[in-house]
Amino acid sequence: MKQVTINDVAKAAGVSRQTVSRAMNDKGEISEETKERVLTAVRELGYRPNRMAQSMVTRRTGTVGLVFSDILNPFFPEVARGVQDVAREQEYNVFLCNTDDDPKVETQILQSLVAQGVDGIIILGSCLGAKALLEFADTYHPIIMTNRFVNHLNINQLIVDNVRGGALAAEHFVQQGHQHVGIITNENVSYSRVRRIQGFCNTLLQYEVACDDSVIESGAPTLAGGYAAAKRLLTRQPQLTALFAYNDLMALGAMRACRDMNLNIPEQVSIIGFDDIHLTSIVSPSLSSIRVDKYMIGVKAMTRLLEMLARPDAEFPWQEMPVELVLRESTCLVNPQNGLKSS
Amino acid sequence: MKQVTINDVAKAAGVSRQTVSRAMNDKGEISEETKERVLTAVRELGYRPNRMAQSMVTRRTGTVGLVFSDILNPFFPEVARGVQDVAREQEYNVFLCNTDDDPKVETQILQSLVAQGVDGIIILGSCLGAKALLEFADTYHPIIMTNRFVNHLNINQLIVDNVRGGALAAEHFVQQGHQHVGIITNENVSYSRVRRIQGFCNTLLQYEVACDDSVIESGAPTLAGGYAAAKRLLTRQPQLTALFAYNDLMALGAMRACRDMNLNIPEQVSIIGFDDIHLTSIVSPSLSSIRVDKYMIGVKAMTRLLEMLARPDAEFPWQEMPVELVLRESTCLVNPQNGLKSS
DNA sequence: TACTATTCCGTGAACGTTCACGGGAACGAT
DNA sequence: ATCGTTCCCGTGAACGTTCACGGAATAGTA
Repeated sequence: MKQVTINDVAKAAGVSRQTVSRAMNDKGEISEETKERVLTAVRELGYRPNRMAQSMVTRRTGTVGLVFSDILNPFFPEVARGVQDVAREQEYNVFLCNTDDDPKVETQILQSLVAQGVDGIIILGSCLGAKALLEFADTYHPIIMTNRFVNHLNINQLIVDNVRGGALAAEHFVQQGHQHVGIITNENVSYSRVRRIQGFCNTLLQYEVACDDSVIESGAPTLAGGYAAAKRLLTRQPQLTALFAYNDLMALGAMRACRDMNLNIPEQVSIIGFDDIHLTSIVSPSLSSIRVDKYMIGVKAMTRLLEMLARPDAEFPWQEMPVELVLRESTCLVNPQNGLKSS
Repeated sequence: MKQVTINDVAKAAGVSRQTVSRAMNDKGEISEETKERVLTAVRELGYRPNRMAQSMVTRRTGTVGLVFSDILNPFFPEVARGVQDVAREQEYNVFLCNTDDDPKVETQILQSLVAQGVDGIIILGSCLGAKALLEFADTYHPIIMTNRFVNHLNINQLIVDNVRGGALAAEHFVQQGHQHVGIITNENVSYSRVRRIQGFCNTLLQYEVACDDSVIESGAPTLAGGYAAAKRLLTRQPQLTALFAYNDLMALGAMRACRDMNLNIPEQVSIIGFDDIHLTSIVSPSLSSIRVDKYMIGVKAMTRLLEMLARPDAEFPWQEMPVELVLRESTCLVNPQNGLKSS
């Protein structure tokens, strides 16, 4: 139960602490022979260096923090998986933290992670204001942030091409003949919310399809939130034949709302989601969505974090993640009869 | 950027290190007056104690490790959420680790967590052998383990009532008149696999319904695994009218296999899954399943871990998690016509 | 031989905190 | 005045590791 320390190994191998340290981190200045001897002793005693003691002097803990709103949204586990796979390869451990989209909680979590001594922090869609983020970035380095433009040397950005995602959805609706389209979106005004709507609406207007606040309804970015928002919107604007949702969970909620309102998908209402989580292809009808490579987001974020750790003074360009439209069963050509819901 | 240390606070407040420490951890032996003065200095300097330094002497890091096979299985995020909510309340941080059901990876992860200095470890469904687990438990304390009976003082068990889960599924099938039922299960021979099948088969036999190896097919505990296993089983044994799956993911895979084989659910094949993840109520037809309160598993595991931490020498009884059958659209009375698949 | 360079290894200090101990001041009781 | 308590606070040591330095031994060169 007693911990095996570096001194125990030193004694066993008949050398000093420092030599054991040299053998473990092979930083030169040691002969092959003694190195072998030391490593044998290490194996025999089952010695593993105490990370806290190492951290005290190296200022590195071998840990990072991954912060997001809620692990129950399947989007995040996929990203987390990418982060963790890269992390494990480099012997890094990852703290996962839920903020529930609450700025107070997020602040507290960030403080806690800093005190914990994490080497870096990845924030997937912060809900903090720009001021708070800049303030935090002033005291901490490095930070990776997705879907947020905060100009700070200590922050590296990873941006999903939200505008194009919205545009792709709009284009498809227009091509399918839809003239009355609505939007179900996140009640929290985030960067990605703004950009997705922007891409969607601008494209619609380009094709001379109306798009204003009257066809937008907000709710929590969850199944329940999507359900409620869709119900409100479709009740208020029964002429709509197509819906663009902020994310897949909201889209799935909207699908259920349609079912409860006896609206067939896709014949009466076409729906496109965002993220393309696994669920989209499981449900029936399957959900068309804007795909973004979530695993790759995690991989890129963690990789970049390690790069920043390796070269603290270097500047890195922000990265963009491409999107693509994946068509499934939840969208189809508008049907004039059903489009008017005359049935 | 430079860290604020306890000495800075001491100097600012005109007291010694120890007094600052006393003020922060309010361990008595300090007057209200000086305490106030110190805490003011703490706020002004924005001091937060360095966890690593604390850990060096207190032997507590305020971190725990949560180990499971794969975060992409929605079962685990729900448990993780429970663990994290309890953890955050006590200012604990949680490491999440995927083992991919690979014993080598799990061993490596456990070692890494120990070196990291985590105060305790929660393992959700270990894939290690009893010998390896006992060996590990000899060197570490405390450990919470789900769905695994390993008798060791350092390990506390949290067992899902797998037998009853299997029995509930079997009873329902029998009551609905099914005479030919099959099992889709995990290829890894885990405790929960064995117990679920045991409960299921024993109950069937009790009602004089056949249940042997010929109606069991194995695969990875995933959508794809369930799909492949179901396809093999239903091809080999076309007379089956009901399937019991190891978990919901496999059940969903089986549902898709049925669709591809032009078998209607539930008219031609009834299906019951296990875990009752969120997905079950989203898909269509919705999936009947054996519900287990995943969030509560997380809460109980973390709570018990904290108890063990608080009283290292106490012995705690193992806990059992109840299950219940949730009926949805994927099961129905057997239909003699369709049961024979004469259609 | 004598000097320099190279190779290898050990010693004290430091990282920031808490623990165990000791001690001074104030107070009351004898 | 003396002693014993109680209350409050400070000092040295320790946790386990790495860093900066120094030094001994060996090899190489003039």
